[in-house]
Amino acid sequence: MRDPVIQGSSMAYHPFLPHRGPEFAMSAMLGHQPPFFPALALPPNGSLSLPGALGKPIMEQLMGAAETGLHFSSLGHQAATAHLRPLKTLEPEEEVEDDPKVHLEAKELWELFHKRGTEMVITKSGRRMFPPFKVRCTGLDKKAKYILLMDIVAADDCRYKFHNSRWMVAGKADPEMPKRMYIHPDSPATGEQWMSKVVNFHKLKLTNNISDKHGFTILNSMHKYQPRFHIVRANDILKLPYSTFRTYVFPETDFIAVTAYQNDKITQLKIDHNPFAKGFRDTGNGRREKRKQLALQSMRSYEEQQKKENGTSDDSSGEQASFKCFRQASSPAVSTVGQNNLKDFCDSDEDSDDEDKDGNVKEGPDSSKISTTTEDSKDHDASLSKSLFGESDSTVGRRTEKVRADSRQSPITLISSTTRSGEELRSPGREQAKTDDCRTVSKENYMPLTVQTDGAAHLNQNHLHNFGFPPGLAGQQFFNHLGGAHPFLLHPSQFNMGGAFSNMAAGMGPILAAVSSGGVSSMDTSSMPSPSGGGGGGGGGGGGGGHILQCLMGLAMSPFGGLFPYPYTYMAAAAAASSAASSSVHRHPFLNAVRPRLRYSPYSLPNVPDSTLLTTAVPPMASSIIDLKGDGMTTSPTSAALDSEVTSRSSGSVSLSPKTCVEKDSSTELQSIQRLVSGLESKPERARSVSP
DNA sequence: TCTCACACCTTTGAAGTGG
DNA sequence: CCACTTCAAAGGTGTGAGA
Repeated sequence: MRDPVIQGSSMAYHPFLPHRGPEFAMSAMLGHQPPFFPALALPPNGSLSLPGALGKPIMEQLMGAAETGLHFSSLGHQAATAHLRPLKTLEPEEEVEDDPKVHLEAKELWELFHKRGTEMVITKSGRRMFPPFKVRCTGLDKKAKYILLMDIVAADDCRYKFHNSRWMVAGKADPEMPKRMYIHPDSPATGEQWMSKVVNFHKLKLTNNISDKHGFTILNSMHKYQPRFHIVRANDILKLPYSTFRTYVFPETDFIAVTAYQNDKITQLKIDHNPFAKGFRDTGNGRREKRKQLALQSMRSYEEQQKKENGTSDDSSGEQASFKCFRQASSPAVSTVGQNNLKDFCDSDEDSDDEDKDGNVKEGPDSSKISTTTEDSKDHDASLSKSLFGESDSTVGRRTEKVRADSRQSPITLISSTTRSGEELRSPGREQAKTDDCRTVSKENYMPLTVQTDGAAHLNQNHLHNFGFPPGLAGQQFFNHLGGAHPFLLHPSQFNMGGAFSNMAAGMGPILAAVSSGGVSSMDTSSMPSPSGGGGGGGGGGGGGGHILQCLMGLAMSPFGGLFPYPYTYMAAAAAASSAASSSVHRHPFLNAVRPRLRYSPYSLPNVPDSTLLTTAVPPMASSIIDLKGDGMTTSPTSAALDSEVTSRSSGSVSLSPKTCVEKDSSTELQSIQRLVSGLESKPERARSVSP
């Protein structure tokens, strides 16, 4: 009946396999280097020093990067020493079908925020997301290893402003920031491990600092973003580019990045729910309480003064006047604790501590009072808060059941998969226990490993096609080499983990790689300075130049030679077709025909009710969005337009934006594919010729 | 609109203590 | 040794003034 793989644009997008031109080649090359793995295993039982100074020219030469338009850079990092264990021969990966389902944790809270237009503060030094992005996975193959990631992409092409208590479009989006992918620090881990706990991405930080070197996710202020969650079936980071993956989008998690809160209601929600902001709650002894007391005091003195002056006064009016005065004299923030807000958000005087000493929530912040439409109960809200930070699985458990049920139809699930050729490889075996040793490699000293590209790729265009959204929303830039690409970030913390990364990543911790897709001059040198290229500002750190690609390649190449045991044209072609498929597979017979040779997705698709496939999720998605319409985001015509757009793209192949032009895109993409494939086919020759 | 210093808070992990 | 407690440092918050 259903063939969502095709119709559902299951090949829509591989988050790690860059989808444009040379990037394909790059990914392909990275993904097809069996010698790589043994190389990393040397020397057995010894330590492997990764000076990180492997030459860029060598790298480029080896990779044929110069000819493919690829450029490498790094953010500067230190040399690392990885203590590597001898490798065990990997058993061929068992082809156990998995059927991942992902449930957004604290969904109610997300919805609560979403109704008011979630804002996320971004600062130079980085801020966490709140609510934290947490998911619970089910349906994974218990024994298979997975890498879990998330990234944040532009939700549309607009810049926003907060006007008249609501968000409105204020123009076209600013140039997009370099995009980065955040890999969960526990990656890779077995499906069993992932399923046994809530996967928490709370350590992901947002920044507006374009030259950030911490690996934070860089966003534009006053722009709308959509977090995405990816499950990659891979036991090694090196396999990311060609591993099966799935992408999940939870519409209620979108947000607008701000440098300062615009919507008082959001501020209040954050204060009420974020334990770190407890000091600002009306309860307790925080600043707000003091301010409030101060205000009350001044109100009383004002009243008394009025009484003295006027003899008598109407209590209520006097109070109002006092309050009015207070509000006028107060900052906007202070005004949130004023009468209106107190009424709206919480009757603060009765609003005792949300949590007792044990951290148990007695009574959640009174979000139900905030909402004019929500039916959130206090208990409900309390449980939300409770689950936000580091709550143990067991404690979450009960509530999760509810969340789970609620979440069933929430995510847009985007399934994609590159060729499974990786299974032809034998990757290094890993022993979890042994890899603990690798954790001693300081993570703090490590810079994040990133593969990022400049160029724009927001959800609406580049990412939409990635999602398999209507081609008109997506397709045209698909093969634009100057367009966006997909960054790849390894957060420092991930190098503190055991597992597959221990073999490589632990040693590579500080290594920062950047792959530019932007053609000859596309490297964003401001954000990705190249130490080896000289003059790289950020690369100065420790002078330990180099990056993961360089290191990897350097390590692998020298002793093992052959870079391309597999013709990377295969991957390139596959990727090209995959890209095409991603944006038009559901509508293009030719591409459909092409698909089988790509050996896509050997896995079953998730069952719809839980993780809804894009194409089959239209009703839930649409309804979800409608349901989630809140006071802030959807009352304006602009918002309505946005919503319709969101709905449109959410509808996948069903609902096309008026902007779209399917036929044009199809033919354009087809030509691009053909060009790309033919172009890439000639490149391996050169690449091979420079390989040792 | 953004940045920064600030106070207030939670989290984390080292040090201390007792069994 | 282990488990538990205590304490200080680190880090996460929103605030509000100033640019």
